[in-house]
Amino acid sequence: MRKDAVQNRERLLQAARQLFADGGLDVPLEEIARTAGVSIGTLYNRFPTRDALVEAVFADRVATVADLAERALAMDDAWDGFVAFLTGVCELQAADLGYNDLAARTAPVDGDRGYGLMLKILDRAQRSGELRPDVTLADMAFVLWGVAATIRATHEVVPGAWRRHLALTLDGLRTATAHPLPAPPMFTEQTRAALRKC
Amino acid sequence: MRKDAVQNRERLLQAARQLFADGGLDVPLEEIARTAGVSIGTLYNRFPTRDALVEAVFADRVATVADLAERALAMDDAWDGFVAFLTGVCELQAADLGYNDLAARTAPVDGDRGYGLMLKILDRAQRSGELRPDVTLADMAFVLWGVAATIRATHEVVPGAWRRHLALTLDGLRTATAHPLPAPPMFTEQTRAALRKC
DNA sequence: AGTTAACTTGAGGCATCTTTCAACTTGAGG
DNA sequence: CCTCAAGTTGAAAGATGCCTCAAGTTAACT
Repeated sequence: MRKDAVQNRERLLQAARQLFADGGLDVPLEEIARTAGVSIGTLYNRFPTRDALVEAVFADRVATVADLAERALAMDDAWDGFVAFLTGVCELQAADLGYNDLAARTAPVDGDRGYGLMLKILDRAQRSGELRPDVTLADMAFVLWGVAATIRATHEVVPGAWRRHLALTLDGLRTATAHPLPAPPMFTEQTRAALRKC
Repeated sequence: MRKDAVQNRERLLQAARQLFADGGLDVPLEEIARTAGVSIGTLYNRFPTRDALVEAVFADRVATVADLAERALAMDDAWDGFVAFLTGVCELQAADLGYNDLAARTAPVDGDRGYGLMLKILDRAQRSGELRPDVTLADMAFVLWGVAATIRATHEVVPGAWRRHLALTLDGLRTATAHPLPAPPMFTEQTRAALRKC
């Protein structure tokens, strides 16, 4: 790749990173190109679809989440680790509206490195007795989707409101309060299908 | 109003009710007019803005929710009443994607009849000792926003999934599990402002 | 039956965003 | 310095949805 092409690609990524973070995933592509000081045609050259651009912008997040997961597993207390992990992911969401949108269309059911780690976090917390035994990884989607909705509504007005939402949600995941659940957990395939609808 | 105008209005409401329910609040107005067998101009005659149409379509919901609230208050057990109320509202959301969208842009902070009733439901459940004392009416927005997000993602694939989400959330609202919350509740004005952003 | 105000119509203008592509420019190897 | 493949450009076409208004139609009253 020619060096000017590399530079333009980098500028586009930088502009997209900024605009996604501030305005969510639906920012007009023209605006991204303009901010990058590049024509819309160049944007299409480098990233044939919006998804390609989104993927490139948030590529590092996969590793970030995996790191969060590993750090959570390294914590002494299983429940604390579980809480730290979810809090960390939500902090990523709160810090970047684009990633928040992405999280609302993603679930902890992917096949990547994070998946296995998350299972471990969950399993360890359940074995410790603090996390209720009847929740599954698929239920974490409820947590993230819910907090994503709160972040989207409140980020400008009450920046920290989501922490309260998350805290309430976490209390619902503790064994101490557990009451029988009215519906079975979602199958992985169902969760995946649900996301395809967004 | 001329009788044909009345009829057209009715047809428009009926079409809108159906299309909102199936496709959410963002259905094109042209499609609504077409479904009603009426021109787009007539739609604009009767409902100058989209909001006017939405308001007309869902006008009855205010009373429905108030009824739900009254029935909840009539229940013997305060906690059961609280649960029945929230479940009822979520059922309305699940049955109508339009109302689900509306709920995501609405909060139990309005000045209408329902407001006082909801306060009573909450207060009674807290006095009974089952509902944790540190939650406020504003926190109910988290519940409804969260469930709305789950409904939107899963309604086609796993129709009842939201009940599980709600059940987990409700367990987080019980006194038995209550842990200190990390952020103060939202002020009414903050909640209102948050909704203006949607 | 005539009159008229109320009502309806739908093409067209506007706005926004996406996507393509033929013409032009430029980096880099020889 | 020459060449040309790689890269850039931005106008233009396309898609979608909102909204208006001049012209035509009709209910309803006398």
